Amino acid sequence: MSLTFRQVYQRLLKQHGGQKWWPGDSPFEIMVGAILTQNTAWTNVERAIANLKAEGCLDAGRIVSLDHETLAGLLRPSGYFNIKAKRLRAFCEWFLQQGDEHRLEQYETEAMRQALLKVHGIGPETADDIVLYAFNRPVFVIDAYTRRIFSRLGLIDGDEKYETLRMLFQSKLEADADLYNEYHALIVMHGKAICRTKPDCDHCRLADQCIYISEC
DNA sequence: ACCCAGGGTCATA
DNA sequence: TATGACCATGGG
Repeated sequence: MSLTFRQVYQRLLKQHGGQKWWPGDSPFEIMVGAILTQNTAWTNVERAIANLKAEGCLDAGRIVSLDHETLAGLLRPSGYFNIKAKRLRAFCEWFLQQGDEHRLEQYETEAMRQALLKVHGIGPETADDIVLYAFNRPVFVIDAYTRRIFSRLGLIDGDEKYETLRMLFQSKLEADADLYNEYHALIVMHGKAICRTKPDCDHCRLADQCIYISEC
């Protein structure tokens, strides 16, 4: 008998404790972080955000006013800095066009997802990071760790389309933004703790973390 | 020296 | 639709 999606959550929570995501002091900082962390270690993102803060540029209007070289320079520690400068600018231009955050708050959840997905450089995971963590809407975020962990648990194949997996998770769990928030954060924490390959290596057997989540 | 990280876009078949 | 190349810094 395999684990239910809720049982996996309970085991992750017991093993790792509450993660209290997203790291960041404001919704806008969360949105910026969501873009900068694409395929990038969070520690590098923190440096780029610190650069923006130090220049007083953690602000859509300020970011748009910077020339490409300056913005890319501030983003440099987060990697892919030329691409991310363009993506962050495109996002900020969209953000400013929406009026203030109060106006964004009025989007229905699915309409907000679709609007974000039209912004150049924002794909499904980044959009859902923003919708869930900056706007507290019940959208389940799927990432590479989700695929790795749940395929090893035998609960998914792992190569399903993004939307297929999002719908699967949301059908197995009640629509609760706090639950989705904590669950995805735990998946990332667990994903970092297990091996990328060799799920049966000695270290992992001892740690009981690669295929199995430790017993309650 | 090598592998990879809290993805997404674009070109090609 | 479905692969593959590309982007780039910093830590293990």
